[in-house]
Amino acid sequence: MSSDPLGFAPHDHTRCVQSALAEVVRLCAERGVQMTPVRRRTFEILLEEHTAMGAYDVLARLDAEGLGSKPPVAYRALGFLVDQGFAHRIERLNAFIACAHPGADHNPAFMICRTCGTVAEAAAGHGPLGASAALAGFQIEQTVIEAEGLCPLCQTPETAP
Amino acid sequence: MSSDPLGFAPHDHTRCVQSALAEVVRLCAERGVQMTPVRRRTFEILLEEHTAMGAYDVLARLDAEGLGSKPPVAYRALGFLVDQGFAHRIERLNAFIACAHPGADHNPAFMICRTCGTVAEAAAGHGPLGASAALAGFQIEQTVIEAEGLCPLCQTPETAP
DNA sequence: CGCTTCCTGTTATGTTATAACATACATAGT
DNA sequence: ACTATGTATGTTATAACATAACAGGAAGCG
Ligand SMILES: [Zn+2]
Ligand SMILES: [Zn+2]
Ligand SMILES: [Zn+2]
Ligand SMILES: [Zn+2]
Repeated sequence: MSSDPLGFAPHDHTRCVQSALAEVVRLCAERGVQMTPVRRRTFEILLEEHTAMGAYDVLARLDAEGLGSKPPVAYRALGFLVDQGFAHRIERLNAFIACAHPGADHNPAFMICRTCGTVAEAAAGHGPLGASAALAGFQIEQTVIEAEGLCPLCQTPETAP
Repeated sequence: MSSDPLGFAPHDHTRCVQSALAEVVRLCAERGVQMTPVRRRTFEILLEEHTAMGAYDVLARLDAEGLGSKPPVAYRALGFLVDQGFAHRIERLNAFIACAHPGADHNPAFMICRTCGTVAEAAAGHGPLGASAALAGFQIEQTVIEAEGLCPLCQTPETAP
């Protein structure tokens, strides 16, 4: 399990963006689904920062670029990205974030900084529920795991944004 | 950790309701907070079924009983219950559920049946994020753990509701 | 009584999400 | 060429969820 909690800690973000984009383009071809302009731009917008964006924030960006102005446009593009595993919905925030490892088989877990809004994705199994679920006879299909707290930078007041 | 995934499997629900109610009344007295009619009735409504209810569903019930008709009434009562640990918010459903173990020190995890809507509460630590978080230097304050799937009854088509 | 605190009532609005229908465009079969 | 089909987009309208802000009432206390 390549646990790579990207997001906190600096990194070459230009590369980070380029590789993610290249990977999803490749996956779309492989899967026979279309990476259309709206979908591509939506993904790029999500990739800009390692923070989650609300659908309406994404929509505002798309609108400014003439790619659509009505809610369904954004929700459809985001839905596509989520369905393909290229983005994730953060339930706690009612928002969306680009996947850190598109294509990789994953059941993601997230760490959300309540101060700076940075969201890091980590690998997770089905969490601590496996045992309880087995005991109760519950068949898990999907698990939401989202931790809220303080990222390394925001723990020290001096370096906090 | 008294893992008691109540909710699935039949039980004496009348007792289940009575003990929860008695416990929260006791806790309110102990903490010096008020269990007012609106709050009490809201809690009772949540207790009726082991499913999550939307704020507006709760409000409709309160309204029918003359206890309040405007959203803030329901949101305030639900907010009180959540703050006191008497109820939980299910992020995935934008809904609320009565706590299975009011007063107990807990970081709850939930199993949500996508067919019948039953929600069971189980005990959880901070989930599988502990390791990743420690590694990344992230300080967890609160964790959302919600599994969606099929409850025991809904796995066998014959017995499903 | 005057004051504070907590709870409730109400108005208005903000935010997030989807149903439903119409249009465009490509590709495949006839 | 022409029609059918599938997929994506455009648009309207509305549903569903949530809170800001202010007004009033009841309880406790100097
Ligand atoms: Zn990056
Ligand atoms: Zn931070
Ligand atoms: Zn019960
Ligand atoms: Zn079920």
